[in-house]
Amino acid sequence: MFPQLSDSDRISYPALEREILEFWVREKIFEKSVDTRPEEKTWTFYEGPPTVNGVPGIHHVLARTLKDLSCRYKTMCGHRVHRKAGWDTHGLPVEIALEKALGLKEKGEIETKVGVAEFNRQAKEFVYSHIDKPGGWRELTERMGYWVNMDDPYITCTNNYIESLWWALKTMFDKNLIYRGFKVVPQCPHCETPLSSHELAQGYDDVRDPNLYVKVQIKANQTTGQGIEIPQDSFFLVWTTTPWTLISNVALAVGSEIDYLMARDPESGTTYIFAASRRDVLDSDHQWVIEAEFKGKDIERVRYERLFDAVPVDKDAFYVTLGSFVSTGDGTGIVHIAPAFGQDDYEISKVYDLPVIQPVTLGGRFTDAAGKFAGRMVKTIRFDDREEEGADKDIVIDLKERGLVHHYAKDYLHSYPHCWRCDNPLIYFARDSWYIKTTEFADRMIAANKTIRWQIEEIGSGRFGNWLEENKDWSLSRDRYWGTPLPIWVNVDDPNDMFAVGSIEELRSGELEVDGKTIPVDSEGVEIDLHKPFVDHILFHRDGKTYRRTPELIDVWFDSGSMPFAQWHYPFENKEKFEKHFPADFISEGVDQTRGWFYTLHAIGTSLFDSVAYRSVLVNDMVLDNSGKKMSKSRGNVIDPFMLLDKYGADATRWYMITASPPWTPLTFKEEDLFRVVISDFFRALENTYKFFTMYANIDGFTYAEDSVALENRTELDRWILSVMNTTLRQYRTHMENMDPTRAMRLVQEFTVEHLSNWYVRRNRRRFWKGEMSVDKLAAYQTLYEALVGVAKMMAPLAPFLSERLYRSLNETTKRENYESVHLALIPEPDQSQIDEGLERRMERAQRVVTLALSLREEAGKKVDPILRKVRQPLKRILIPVSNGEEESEFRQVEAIITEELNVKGVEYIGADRESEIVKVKAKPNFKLIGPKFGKDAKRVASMVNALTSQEVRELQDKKILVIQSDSDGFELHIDDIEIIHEDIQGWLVATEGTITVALDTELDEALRGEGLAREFVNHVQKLRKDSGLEVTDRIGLRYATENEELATALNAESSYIMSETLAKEFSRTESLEAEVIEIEKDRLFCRIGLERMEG
RNA sequence: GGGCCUGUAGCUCAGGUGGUUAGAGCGUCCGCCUGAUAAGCGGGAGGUCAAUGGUUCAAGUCCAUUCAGGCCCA
Repeated sequence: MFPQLSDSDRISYPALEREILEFWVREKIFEKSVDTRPEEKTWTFYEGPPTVNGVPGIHHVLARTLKDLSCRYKTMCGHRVHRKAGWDTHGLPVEIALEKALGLKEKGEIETKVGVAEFNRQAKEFVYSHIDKPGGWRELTERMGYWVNMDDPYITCTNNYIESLWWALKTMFDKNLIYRGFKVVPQCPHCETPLSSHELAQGYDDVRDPNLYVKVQIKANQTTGQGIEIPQDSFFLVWTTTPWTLISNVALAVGSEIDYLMARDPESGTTYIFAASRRDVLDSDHQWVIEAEFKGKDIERVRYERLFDAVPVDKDAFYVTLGSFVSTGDGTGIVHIAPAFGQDDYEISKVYDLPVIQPVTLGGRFTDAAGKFAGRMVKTIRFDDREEEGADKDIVIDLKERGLVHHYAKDYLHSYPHCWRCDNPLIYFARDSWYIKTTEFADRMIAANKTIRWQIEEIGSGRFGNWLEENKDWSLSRDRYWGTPLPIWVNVDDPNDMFAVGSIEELRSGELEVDGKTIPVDSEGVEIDLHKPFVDHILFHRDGKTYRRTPELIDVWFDSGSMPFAQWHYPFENKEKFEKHFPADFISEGVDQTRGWFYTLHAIGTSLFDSVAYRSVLVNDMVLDNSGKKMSKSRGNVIDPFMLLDKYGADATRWYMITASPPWTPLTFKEEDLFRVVISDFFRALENTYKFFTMYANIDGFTYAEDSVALENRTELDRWILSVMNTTLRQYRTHMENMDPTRAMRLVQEFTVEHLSNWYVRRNRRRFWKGEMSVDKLAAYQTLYEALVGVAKMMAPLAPFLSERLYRSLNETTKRENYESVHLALIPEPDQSQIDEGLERRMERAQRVVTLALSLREEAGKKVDPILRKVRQPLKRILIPVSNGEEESEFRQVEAIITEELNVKGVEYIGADRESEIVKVKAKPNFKLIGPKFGKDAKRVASMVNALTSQEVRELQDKKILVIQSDSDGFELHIDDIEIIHEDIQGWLVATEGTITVALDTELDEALRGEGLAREFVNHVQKLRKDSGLEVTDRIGLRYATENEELATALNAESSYIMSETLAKEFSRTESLEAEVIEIEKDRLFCRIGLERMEG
């Protein structure tokens, strides 16, 4: 007996999935799916570790589905796929979440209120509890069916993991790839730490910033390089969006070859200097009086009056410099220079030996040196408990009061970098920090990237490729607490004397400060913890010099980028394991990781191992809400993944997310579609097909115990569905290997719904319910069984639960395969011997004939007689014109299918010989041939072909060649240059699609009418049977009463048909009957029907 | 300002190498079928394939420009 998929009538997918989950755990199916695959067929996957703060979202389901289906697919192809889970536990996200939990307002309070040791202890506790908490990562991962080993994960904050990182850092340090430099870096004033460029990439946001044109007064009585005198009361017009940097201004910059104007505003009498090309943009209604024109280089070193003089300077400053970065895209072509707050600014300060003044703290606050603005935040920053307004506005007011503002509005709309964790605007800030010299091996990264298979390619060559081309050194250090400490110890007396520590063993040779004393690290009772503050208390004495650790941590992205080796504690352990699993065959993450994990893996892999870290990568885009908007907490349009899993189940959610749109395009998430397209279409069709199969298989006791019926002994339809299945399987495998699961799974769905359920099963129903077991029936069962198993396997990677239930329900009864789970089974290679393209083509044509004929019935119902519309009414025949015997025989092979589906008695074929009598033929140009052959004349030839008479077409058919004449010239047509279509059949209803034409005989005779009535009668009996609660196998006695002799005659004539259809052992007419009156034909023929169950 | 992606029916999406009636599903209206039945099938309505220009005998498809949306960068 085949079991039902579910105990209840309708399957509850979430309940089914919980049962399957239990089964997997109980029978250790995941473990077996790895262990039963041979070691030498290892296929390596790397899990990108999610940061374990906050709650997982719907996009995580998408990303994890892609990983899971890829791994499951490879497993089902016989590969051994280790899947080690990983958790990213360090860094800002965790610190910020913890700060919030502890009620800390700003960074400094971590030290003053909690203490670093306690803070880090709690951070560790926090991440561990987050993994396992309800609604957390572990629950999501398990519930959605993502198979990854969470019992032995890599966790980035363990000593082992960090030790591997230290090894990597030391290796790089010893290769001179790590250095300390004074550079301008993006700094978050709120988190008080610099960010790397790939972190920067996470947080661009459109904002309105100040749009300030400030007047900078020129020192009196100077002349330009051209000898032009600059009058008093002249101003440089300078544009900026960051007024707060004006306090730190030390110079202006112009473009050497840019044209500038000195122009007087007749209204105010003031003279301005600005770029000539910006004139209209600046002030379009002004009638400027141009006093002079010159190049930027002509005004180099022209001096100006300082705007703010609070901060003292120690070098010559406040003059015009030349900068290649100056553009006239916006602004005035004159750029103000504050070396501490811009990359270009800093560079130019070195060229001109300008002072660098920095009256701003790392927390983005003006220092006392800033005079009246001391203590103010430079930009508006949101803290947990308050918002502090930036100084911009007051600086502008100050300038305005001094008459130095030409124009101001806060309306400059641009995208500006924000902190990816706290959302506050970043500032650029010159400071000391540590770098990895990635630029030194950028060319190797570029070369290696060309060997990576990117899905889609454009990400690899475009976004990622460009990023590598423009590579900048990796800003490595962070001024935070919870993270991997930078293992560099610096001579306390000489900042340039330093070394890196690369292992715990090496650390043990140091000394630990405890209560003002120092003891060897290797002492009894010392517990090594590779975090702050422990490592900060370790000193090294070497050659009489004392070394102390530089206080910074490293970028958390270095943690995850090192997972290929750090997950194995390489090189301290597991050397072989690492080597076997490096590089990865496959990774998959969101497109936002392009400059995140994809990059750090690649950079670290290239620098340490001179190798790619992954051979292929499948990228997914984001998930949008049902109106196409980005989901965000602030918009309140996020979808809770657990809600979906509870409501629809994991399979449906997974199936929807992958088949709705390719993963690398944004997914517009429509819950409604999830239900309609997946649950009520695909899953329902599959469920019904299985239900249908088991219903009859169980009646007939089919368990696939018999030998397989040879292919040649199966029917046309059997061979057809097997052929289509194998064709589907072939395409499926191609798409899956190409990392295109969307196409692959859409094919599986189409096969199931269209071909298997809607055609194969529907056309075959009678074979299953009619008669005793026979070879034909056996073939039907076997074929349907095989198709269902095929579907279960193909869908298994994406819908692991339903496929499991389906496969087990089938296989547990037949025991044809020795697998207890579909995920331990193998997806077969397509069986070429079962693929018959001719057969698939024939069936397609049969389906088109059917469609055409049904549309003709519709038409006949309107035009001739409504009865013709009813398929229950048999019709005499259809006509199909054919061009040759081969075509005719193709139709003949599927004739039974056509006649049954249409309920017509026969098909007549009209060959070329008989055609002329009743069919008009027309020719349609075949442009694919005519185009190249006739070139410019193609259009004329085409219209001549369209105009060919029936006669001419026949001539062409006979002779294969025809010369057609136009006024001026003739063209030789070959038979292949045209397609023949049959246009019309006298006295028949005709429909044509492409080259197929069907005509319908609408004449009805007595016999046909009688048959129609009998079928109508049978239909009513079946309804009664069902309403009376009879089993499909029950025998009945059947009586009817009617006053219509026409009906009685018909029923009498068809009695044997009626009896066999309704399983009636007796069938008779009676005078009267206690039963409802049934209308057999509208308003005309009525009867009463009585039936009772009969034994045996 | 630069790079990449997207724009096809009311909605979600298909449409190798250019070939003349542009498709599917859902929704909607009409009908059919029914021993898979809280299923199934057919038909109708619904499209200037974002716009403009070009290449070509022929453009949804190739090229250029523009517009709109998205992502990424400066």
